[in-house]
Amino acid sequence: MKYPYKNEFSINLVEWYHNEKRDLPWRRTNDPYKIWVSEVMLQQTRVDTVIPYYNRFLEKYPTLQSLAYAPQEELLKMWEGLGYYSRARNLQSGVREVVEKYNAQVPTNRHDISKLKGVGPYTAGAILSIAFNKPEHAVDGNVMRVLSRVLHIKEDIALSKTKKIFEEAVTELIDQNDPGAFNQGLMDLGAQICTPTSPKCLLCPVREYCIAFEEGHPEELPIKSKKTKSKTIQYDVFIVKNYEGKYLLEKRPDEGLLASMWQFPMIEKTTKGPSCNTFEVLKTNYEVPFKDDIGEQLLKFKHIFSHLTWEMECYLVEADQVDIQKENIGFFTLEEIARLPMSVPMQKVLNILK
DNA sequence: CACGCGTGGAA
DNA sequence: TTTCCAAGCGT
Repeated sequence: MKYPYKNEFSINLVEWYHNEKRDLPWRRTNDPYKIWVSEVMLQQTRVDTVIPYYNRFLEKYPTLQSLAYAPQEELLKMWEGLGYYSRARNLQSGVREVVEKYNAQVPTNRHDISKLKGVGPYTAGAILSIAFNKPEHAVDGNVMRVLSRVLHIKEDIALSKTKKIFEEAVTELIDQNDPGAFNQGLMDLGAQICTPTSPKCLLCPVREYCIAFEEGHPEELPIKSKKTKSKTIQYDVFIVKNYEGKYLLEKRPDEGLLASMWQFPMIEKTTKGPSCNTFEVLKTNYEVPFKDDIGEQLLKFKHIFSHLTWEMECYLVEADQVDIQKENIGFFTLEEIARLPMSVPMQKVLNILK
């Protein structure tokens, strides 16, 4: 037997979960759509951050159909500030496929549910086990941390092939009667007891089966190699105000960083080439009759993403009598701007205009 | 497989 | 201040 305390471990874990689980909004429903929404929002995102977004989102989109037919701009506005915005569009894409192809019934097997946009190995297992009571693995960062300690697995969890080891372990250990409680129990244990630093082993319901606890250094697991290298990009941001008091905004491309979010025009500062004067680049690119002189600097700040940093210098520019309105660029009043999805760094800029 | 993709909180 | 994240996924 590969896991000698398999049954005792699973029973203790599930019992602990039923006694100690947190009362979270998505734990008050069995609706697979609502579980789905919660799991997507929780990807790489803290519980406390998700809760208000989850409640507002399901108030606005209570059913698969209501989300399927929502305008994308409205959807992005609902996601504004939550980050990883492609999650919102992938979720809507997956929901549309369920409505159109599966008669609005979320698939109940891993093969079909995994084909939905934004539903990867973890999310598939989470929905199947929590909403449909299927004994499917759902391995996230918490699960790898907990099981690396319990089973003393020293493989590098930064390598994608390592996850397979944990998926096989969960498949073997999972409680067949209550797989949802088992999977959520592993995650809740990782969040509340088996934390990255200073694990609360004396409160742990499975410490008697934990090899890392027995050996005395659970905090040294898991092993994780990757390090974050982030580069810095400098931008000049132009707050262009026209004669009506409207501001020039552009929509970002529909792929990549902050896809489809609106922003004030921003030009990267480069030291090379004849276009190192960003104000000249602005006048060339936007064909708006700007005043000749760049205005005063209103704000200077730094915004740190997970993989890069923006250093922003913001200038006020006056434009003469123009009021262009195109698909991806136009002048807007502050009231109109408030309804557009804007990234957090752009909200920092917007705030100084209020 | 490695990397791009957000944000705010904790140590 | 700096680092490391937190219930991953798509390409």
